[in-house]
Amino acid sequence: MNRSASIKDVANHASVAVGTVSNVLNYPDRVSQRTKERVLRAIDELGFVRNDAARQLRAGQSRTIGLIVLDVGNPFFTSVVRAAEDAAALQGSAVLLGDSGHNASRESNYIDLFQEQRVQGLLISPVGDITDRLDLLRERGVPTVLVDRLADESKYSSVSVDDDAGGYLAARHLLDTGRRRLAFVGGPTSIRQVADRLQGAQRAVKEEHDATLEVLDSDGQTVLAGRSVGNMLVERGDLPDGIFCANDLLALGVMQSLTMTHTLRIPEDIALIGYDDIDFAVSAVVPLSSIRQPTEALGRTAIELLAEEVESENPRHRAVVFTPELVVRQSTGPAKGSSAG
Amino acid sequence: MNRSASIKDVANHASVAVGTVSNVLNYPDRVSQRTKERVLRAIDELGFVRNDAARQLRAGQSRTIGLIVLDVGNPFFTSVVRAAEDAAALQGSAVLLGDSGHNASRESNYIDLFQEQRVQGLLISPVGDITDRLDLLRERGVPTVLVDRLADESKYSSVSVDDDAGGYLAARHLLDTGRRRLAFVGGPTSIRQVADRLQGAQRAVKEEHDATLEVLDSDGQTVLAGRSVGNMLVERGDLPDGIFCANDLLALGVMQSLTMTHTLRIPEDIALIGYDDIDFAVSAVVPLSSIRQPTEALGRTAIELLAEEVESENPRHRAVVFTPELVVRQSTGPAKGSSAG
DNA sequence: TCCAAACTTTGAATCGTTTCATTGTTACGA
DNA sequence: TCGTAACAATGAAACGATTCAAAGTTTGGA
Repeated sequence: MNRSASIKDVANHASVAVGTVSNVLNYPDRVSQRTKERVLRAIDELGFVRNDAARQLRAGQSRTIGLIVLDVGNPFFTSVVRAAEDAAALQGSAVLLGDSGHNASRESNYIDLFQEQRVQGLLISPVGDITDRLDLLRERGVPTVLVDRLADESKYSSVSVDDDAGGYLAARHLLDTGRRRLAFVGGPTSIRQVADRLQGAQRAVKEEHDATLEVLDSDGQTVLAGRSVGNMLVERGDLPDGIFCANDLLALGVMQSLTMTHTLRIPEDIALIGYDDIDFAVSAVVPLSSIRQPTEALGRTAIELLAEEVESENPRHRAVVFTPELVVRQSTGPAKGSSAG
Repeated sequence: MNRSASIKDVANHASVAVGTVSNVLNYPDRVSQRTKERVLRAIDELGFVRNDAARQLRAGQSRTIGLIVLDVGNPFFTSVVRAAEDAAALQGSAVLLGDSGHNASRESNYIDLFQEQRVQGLLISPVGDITDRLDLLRERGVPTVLVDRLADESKYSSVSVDDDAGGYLAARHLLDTGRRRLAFVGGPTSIRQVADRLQGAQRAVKEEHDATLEVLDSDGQTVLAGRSVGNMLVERGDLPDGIFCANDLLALGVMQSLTMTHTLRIPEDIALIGYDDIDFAVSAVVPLSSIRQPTEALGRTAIELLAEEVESENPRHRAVVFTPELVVRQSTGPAKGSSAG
């Protein structure tokens, strides 16, 4: 079994022309029942498997779509990837997945690889500002859709989530359940996502004349960073009655430090809400309210937008922005003072 | 820019033969400096990108390796994947990643796809028993290495982790730190990993005449399942002094329920150890001791074993088994009664 | 029985790259 | 000046699938 069987081998074995074998595979209706059976038997006996390289060479285009994400380990992206794969499968394409790991050179390698593979198009959640590189791709006829980033609609399509709206939702929910002294916990506001969520929260707070929002900087976006902020709050006293964390990990850290005091209670004394709705949110000591991002819709829509670009010669680009969703759990239940209904 | 530039276009533009352009790309030493510069300029001006399909067609083999995992979202596999990608990059190959999501038909689709792509070989963490399918692949000349599963060495190479040894390590550590009434918490022992870990723990306990091991069945491998078991223990009383959970999620659940009593302390009253060393282990309320699996070595070795199979005509298969590693954190610190040194 | 239409089958041309035998060029010692 | 070795460049053939115009076969109505 040195070299795998080709369509020619199948043709010889079934005593037909190569074109007929090809027709059996691609246009079975054009072939008579008798011939079809003979060819299929030959395929089976030789263990023939189509050579995609030859197929693609002839076709001039592959049936694959490149997808480059920042971190496959991140549940947000895992979910986007899965939705994209499913949507692509529906239209008969396969997804080649690349994990840049926030690393520009890995990202660049994947772009090169995918370009050599002549992918139909590229979905990318870029590491930094790579508009130059993307412009080049566009010139070369590789349609690109930005994922989790808002794009200039004149040049690219994109799918993203409205973080400002998410921040608003979270803060509005704390206000609606009677909290007035709010705090926002988040890493450096140089991160766009963090800044937007904060901005949305501030917008909600401004709607209430008697509400305040304190901003607490965290050192990163981890459980430990959240715990530090929580410890700091407990030590200094003068506690807020509602805390909005820029992600769930931070919220879980804050939760740990507050509950460790054994005197503060969530949600009675302090309400807590996170962002992302990770798997752990539901199984925290006090199940954590959170903001869920529509990851499935992101992945699916990205594929659909790409399909539009592939099909039309001169497509109108679209920037689709999704609105996140509030998930209420125990951590933002009724406050101490509120009536039990 | 209808169709991207081919090597022929480059040759015309630089006024050389196509073979020369190919040489510039593949054997730069064979080409004179002057010509090389001219060709490179042409490549740049036309934005030429190699067509990998044509390359592959001619070469008869691709430079890609297929990797199919059960769940990319699982940190264990994420880490294996990353290590495999890096190891593959070192030898000039790229990894095509497929996520079967524990679904046999998705798995099968990926095998088909990778076969059509003529991957050099396949790394797979199979959903069920697919020896038939793999035997076929072997006949067709697609070398395969099993990942996270012990293989029949006469037929396949494999990389896996010794779960029995891991279970032994965990229980031995509890015994070494003075615990004697141990409990094992784990899902159905029909899962091979769970059964092996339990078996290893039992082996350790048998080494001590005065130690006992109680087996507590959990309903799944989640935080909530762990919490149920913990609650059950607290209610019934008669607590063990050391608990070994079949994975970290279970351990975190047990930890939640025990610490919620506000009277039991970890590790003073009960020591707790998990398995997998997930990111959350270190940031639990009480940092969790655990058993770490050598995921990087798994991924790297899988690629190396595959390379052996690809290179030699008639390779000897090898089943490489790694031993996991004990990670001691606060949750198995000194017991209440023990001297402080 | 004949003819046209409908249906099948054929096989050469094509895609873009690499390979390699062949041809062309240069350098240098005799 | 000539011959030869070393070096450069050439371009046809090959990889395996698809396409499509052309040739071959069947069907059924007149």
